[in-house]
Amino acid sequence: MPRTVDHEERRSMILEAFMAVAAREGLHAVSLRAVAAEAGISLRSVQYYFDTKAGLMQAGLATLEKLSNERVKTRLEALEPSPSARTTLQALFAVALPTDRESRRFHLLWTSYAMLAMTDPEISDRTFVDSPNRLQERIAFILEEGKSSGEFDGALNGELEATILISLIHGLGTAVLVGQQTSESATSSFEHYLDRLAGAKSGNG
Amino acid sequence: MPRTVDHEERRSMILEAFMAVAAREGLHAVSLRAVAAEAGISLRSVQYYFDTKAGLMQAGLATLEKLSNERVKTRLEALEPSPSARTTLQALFAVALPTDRESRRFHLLWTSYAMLAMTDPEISDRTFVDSPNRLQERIAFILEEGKSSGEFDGALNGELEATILISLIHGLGTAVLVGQQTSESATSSFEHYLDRLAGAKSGNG
DNA sequence: TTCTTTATGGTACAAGCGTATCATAAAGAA
DNA sequence: TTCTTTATGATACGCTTGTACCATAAAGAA
Repeated sequence: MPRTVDHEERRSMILEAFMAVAAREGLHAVSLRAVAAEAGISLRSVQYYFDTKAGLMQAGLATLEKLSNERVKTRLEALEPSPSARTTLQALFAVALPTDRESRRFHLLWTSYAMLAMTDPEISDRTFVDSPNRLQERIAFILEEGKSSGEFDGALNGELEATILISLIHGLGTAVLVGQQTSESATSSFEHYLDRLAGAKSGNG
Repeated sequence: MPRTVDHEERRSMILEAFMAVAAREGLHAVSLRAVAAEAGISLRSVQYYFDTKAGLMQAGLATLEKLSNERVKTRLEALEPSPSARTTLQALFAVALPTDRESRRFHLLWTSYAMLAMTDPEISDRTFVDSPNRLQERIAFILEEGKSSGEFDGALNGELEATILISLIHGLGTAVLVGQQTSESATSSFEHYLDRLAGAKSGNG
């Protein structure tokens, strides 16, 4: 076995260049040559590690998902031990909001991939069902915990509320991304929503 | 003046072909040749009426916005006279939900354009601020009317609730589009939300 | 009818694309 | 050292793209 290189390390280096190009010029503008130039390697090397463009695109989506999961995990682990349901929901919202460049990049590319998957069979559209489903289950679980602890009304329908919450989080995120809402107004809207969800009796703003 | 053709009629015929191609193959896959073939005319004619591809893309977005406004208008005019705030909000939600092929097409292309506008300066990103802003003002107005009529609590913060509502509508719409939610579950989530907004005292599911 | 402008077709061009092929430098195995 | 496999560079091919150019049919104006 001659001249062995760490393939995983090489692939992730190229994927980082992929992300940079995709975020800067748009997912539609990604080309093997542009990624190669961004990574400072030759076109041939990108082919070598990803074979085809479809392979690179699929790896890009997988990376995006992995990075997002890591961001969520890191954010939640940074919380105090046994956080309240509200605190956990706030953390999930904060990580979903496209405030810094990395989260803006994620939101832009994730949505671009989702739209691409609607017409391109090369991109698995299961991702955009399974991944939100996992998040929704997680939120439902948090709500159940909140019910147990008395933080939320025991009659609250966790499944339904989780659906609303995830849609609201996503909707506010998109509004911030395109510049229709500031992150401040989105945050106060979300807080207001949590107030009513927790209060469940008085719905003032 | 020789051989005059109705330019507006010709342009809208080409734009219809544009929509068909964009919805079927994705906005990124639109080419002047594909649109020409779809319309059954020559490449040259598409150039003649839209000059450049950028011109066609801009006209496509404008058409999309116009069609959406017309859909909303038609849906609202079909309501009974002096509808309740809740009825009006339900109608707005129904028209935003990607259920039939035309509304799915709108949601797909609108979101694709929004993402495109983030990286392509040729596409005006003002559209994705102004258009939701108008809808949000409209919703805020509906909520104010609901407050006046006693349908909603007078202490309700119309601006904040409008922000939440528009984000929720958009978020649920996207979830339905990608297949993560059925239109039925999205609708019952929305109804549940309206229940709590109207009740403002008991928040059961 | 003749002229002039409009509308359209056909086509050529340069650029960029994904992919494939060939050569070769690098490095562990013999 | 010699051999063999890995990793990379350079490059060519066929295709599609947006754009530009040239010709011409069609139709109101003279």
